[in-house]
Amino acid sequence: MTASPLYSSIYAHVRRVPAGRVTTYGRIARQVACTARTVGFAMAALPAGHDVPWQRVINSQGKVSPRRSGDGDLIQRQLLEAEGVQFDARGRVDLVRYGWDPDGGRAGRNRTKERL
DNA sequence: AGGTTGACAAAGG
DNA sequence: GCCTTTGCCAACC
Repeated sequence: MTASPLYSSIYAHVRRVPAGRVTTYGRIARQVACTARTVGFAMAALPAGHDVPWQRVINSQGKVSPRRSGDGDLIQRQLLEAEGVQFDARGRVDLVRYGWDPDGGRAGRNRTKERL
């Protein structure tokens, strides 16, 4: 185990993201009191056998980041679509619609009707 | 011990 | 709306 508490916190927050919803690195970074880069790094450092939906984590632009190795970005899009997340013509996700707010849980006003 | 890279974000042009 | 620069923090060489 020996996993840094920081990483554990990041993973914990990502796990809190419900299916069909997406969040941004900056938002998680804000929750764990860290920078967005650290969050991205934590995702890249995901160990095998993790139950963390890293695919639900995208950048503030509402788009998946073109990572350097592998075609994970394509996988991410496929997984999100499988969860019910729709992408824009340019491959962009509507954060206002699918964006998961850590504080939005209390006031459902901003929470767009989950049903399309 | 120091420099570079990286699944980012915010601000400026 | 897109591209460039700066700041950030952690891992890798």
